[in-house]
Amino acid sequence: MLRKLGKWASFNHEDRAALLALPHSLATMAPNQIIVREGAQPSSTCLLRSGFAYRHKIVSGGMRQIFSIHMSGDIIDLQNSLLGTADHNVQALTHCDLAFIPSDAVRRIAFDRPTIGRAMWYDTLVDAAIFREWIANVGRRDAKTRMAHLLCEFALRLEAAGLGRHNAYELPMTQEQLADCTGLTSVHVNRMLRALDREGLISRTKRSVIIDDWKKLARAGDFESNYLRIPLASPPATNEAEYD
Amino acid sequence: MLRKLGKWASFNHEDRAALLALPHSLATMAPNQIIVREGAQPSSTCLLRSGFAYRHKIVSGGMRQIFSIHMSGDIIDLQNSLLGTADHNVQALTHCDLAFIPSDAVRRIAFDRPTIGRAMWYDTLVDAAIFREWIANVGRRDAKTRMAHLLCEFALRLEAAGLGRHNAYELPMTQEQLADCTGLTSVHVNRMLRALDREGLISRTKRSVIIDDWKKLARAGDFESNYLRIPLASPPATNEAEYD
DNA sequence: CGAAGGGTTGAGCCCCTTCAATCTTAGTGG
DNA sequence: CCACTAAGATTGAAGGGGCTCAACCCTTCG
Repeated sequence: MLRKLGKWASFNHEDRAALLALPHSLATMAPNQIIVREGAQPSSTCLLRSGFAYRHKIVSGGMRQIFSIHMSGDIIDLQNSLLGTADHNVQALTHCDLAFIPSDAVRRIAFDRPTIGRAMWYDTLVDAAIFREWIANVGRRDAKTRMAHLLCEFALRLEAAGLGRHNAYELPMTQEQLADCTGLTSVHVNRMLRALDREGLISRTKRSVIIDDWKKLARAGDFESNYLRIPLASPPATNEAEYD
Repeated sequence: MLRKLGKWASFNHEDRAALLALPHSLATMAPNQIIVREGAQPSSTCLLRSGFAYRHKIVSGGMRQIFSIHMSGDIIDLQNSLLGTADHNVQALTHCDLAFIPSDAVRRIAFDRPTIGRAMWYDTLVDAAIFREWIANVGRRDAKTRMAHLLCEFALRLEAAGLGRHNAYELPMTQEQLADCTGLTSVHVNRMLRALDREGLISRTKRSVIIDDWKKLARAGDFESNYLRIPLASPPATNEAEYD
């Protein structure tokens, strides 16, 4: 259940036992339900067991900026719960299965078991690396490049989470939500997706994305995967050459 | 020397002793000198003792996006050094005094001394909160609002670092660098600063900024300070009402 | 079958960029 | 002390990328 952290270290039996013994309560959320509201003081940390969620903030004028998309296995809300007061919202994108773990227990296990603490810390560092990449995306790339970049990032993250292949996956997001990730309008997101489609880089059916030409899409998106810190070609030893 | 971490916890004598005993080497850097280059594998973490530094990345097309500005007391490079390979550049903004601490020693002290480890972890979480705010800034706010927001953020952070007052400080940045923070062009940054000046929100002389009307500037910048997690009105008990 | 959410498309506009010129300031060498 | 230089600030004019507004279509679901 908490195995995703294993990416950063190999846990021994005691570590695993401690993780599995963590007190928690389960919950499910419907799409669009708010998990943590800005200004709230959550006393527990939220782990996403299945489904998708996203973090966002509403700026003056009512526009929304999405900061990150989370998929099953992600610890969504370390920041808000450890720092006391939430400075942004966490919301369900799809139907979600959640586990809430008291922040105290999280803090305790992190410092009692350095291996686990280190994994959690590293996880927050990678989160920050993704934030940085999004700053660059939104700040310095044009609309088509932003979209291509986002699609590439999702591809690798979903594959790493075992939720698809890097060249074909399901993405349960509306174009308006994609717009709020990229700082564009839904209208323009539509045009850019269409353009990528027309140029043969991707194909789309409903909410599924097929990347027809990974190399070209990555180039179009100015995408280099290093910031994600995903060990390439993990279990199903895909053809590494394809990634670059 | 490492006291900034004390914001997050009160250290006992042993903690302080351990921090002061940390092995390190000192260095100075000239303005614009690169401290860590993207792709490098730094084996030590960089602490800024005086001066200013910034983190950035060059995107395809040669444009630059700045991710953060650091001031004395900041630990600049935990991420790059802990995760192995740098995914962005760290560069001196002004003349800098630096201390390099071996990453191993950092890791060790973080886990041997939970109070310190927690402080470091929290520090990275606040960094991430600032990244998120910058995503929102660049993604969903217009040019003038972005500039006002950035000026407010600098004001509070500089004051918290003891480098100025929230309504008057020195900012050693060119307009081109401000542009790379906000995803604008230097030309437009100039126009927006001028506009804020003309409207009586700020005054500028050389590199110093005077905030004539904090309330109005904060409103114009859609700025709420909570994400910075700065305990308001710390030592020189300024008039709290002024902040909001 | 009707309604609602979301995708698609077109036309016109505007914020910001681009390009380029001028001005100011600080630093340098004579 | 001053000419000379370079970096950065300032300003204007013109163009474009993305936005706004508004319509229409498609799919899903009660």
